[in-house]
Amino acid sequence: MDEQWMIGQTSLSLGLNVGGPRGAPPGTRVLVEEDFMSSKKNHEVEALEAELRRVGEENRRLSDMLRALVAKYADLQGKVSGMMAVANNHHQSSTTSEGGSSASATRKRARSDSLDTASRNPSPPLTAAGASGRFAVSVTVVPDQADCTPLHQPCNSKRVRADEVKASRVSKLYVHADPSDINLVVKDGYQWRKYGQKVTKDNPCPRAYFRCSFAPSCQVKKKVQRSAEDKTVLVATYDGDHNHAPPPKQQRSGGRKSGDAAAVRASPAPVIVQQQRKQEASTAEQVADRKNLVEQMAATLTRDPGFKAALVSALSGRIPVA
DNA sequence: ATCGCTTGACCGGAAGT
DNA sequence: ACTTCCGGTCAAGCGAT
Repeated sequence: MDEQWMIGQTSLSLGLNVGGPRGAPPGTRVLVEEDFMSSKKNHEVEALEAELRRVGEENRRLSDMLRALVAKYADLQGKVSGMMAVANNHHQSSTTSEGGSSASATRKRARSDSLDTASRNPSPPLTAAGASGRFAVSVTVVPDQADCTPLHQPCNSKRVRADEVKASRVSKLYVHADPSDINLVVKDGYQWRKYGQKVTKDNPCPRAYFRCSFAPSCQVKKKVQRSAEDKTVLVATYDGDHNHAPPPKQQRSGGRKSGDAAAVRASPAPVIVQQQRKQEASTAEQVADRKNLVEQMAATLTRDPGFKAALVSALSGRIPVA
């Protein structure tokens, strides 16, 4: 996050018009008795000065809070980057032997293979590239909690045990989206091809099924569905690990309605190029890329007017009204 | 012509009896 | 063991480019 940006934002001044003219606009002529004015002026100036001091104090306190918030964020960001680097190194070492399986290969075997790979290879949490106008939070599902969400079956039965195995490589992404937006598109920086849609039992909103279309050998799938409780929230459930680096940024910003697929068509990445990229991409670059994603998330958050409004209201709730 | 999306059909696993 | 239910996937048809 850009600390300077946050500190320097005039919109964070909470709209307080400190020391500004009150009542009559400047230049307005007021015809009143001079004595009355002078005595009243003194009181008014004192009151204004007191208020100015109070507001200034308040402003300083808020700035301190903001600085503390930014510091904590930077600290967390550092930790996240470190964890991602470690997880990514692990990921790289365990996926090098994975070859491209043909689409017609028996699904059962592919599933068991990928499950086996996953058990050896706990996936790093997927993070969202900040799509403008949206903010997202990424959550890696812990096995114990994986099936206690509205999107899953109740927490009993054999299915839970099966899911516990799966959950080790399942992560969730919660994306705030306009309820009027019927597209179940979560822009996470990767390219997806939709292969199915289904209305599930526990949620009237349809669930869309996507698979990664950037690399033919990539087995990652994702399900996107509106939250049953909050229609403004899209829940993306990722299944598996990408065996390739995220597409370049210029490809991520597709122009069409379905930007993910459009990006594929606009500049399809040849397999050779992908392999070269995989070999050449140093760990440092990948860490930097993930760091960028985190920064984009944060930037999206701070630029979101709704978030700002919520922050302001939350802060102002702690300020005693004069 | 090519590609992705839509949607009904199908499959397979889990639950119920 | 059989039936039912349901999530996940396939694939034909269609529209967009």
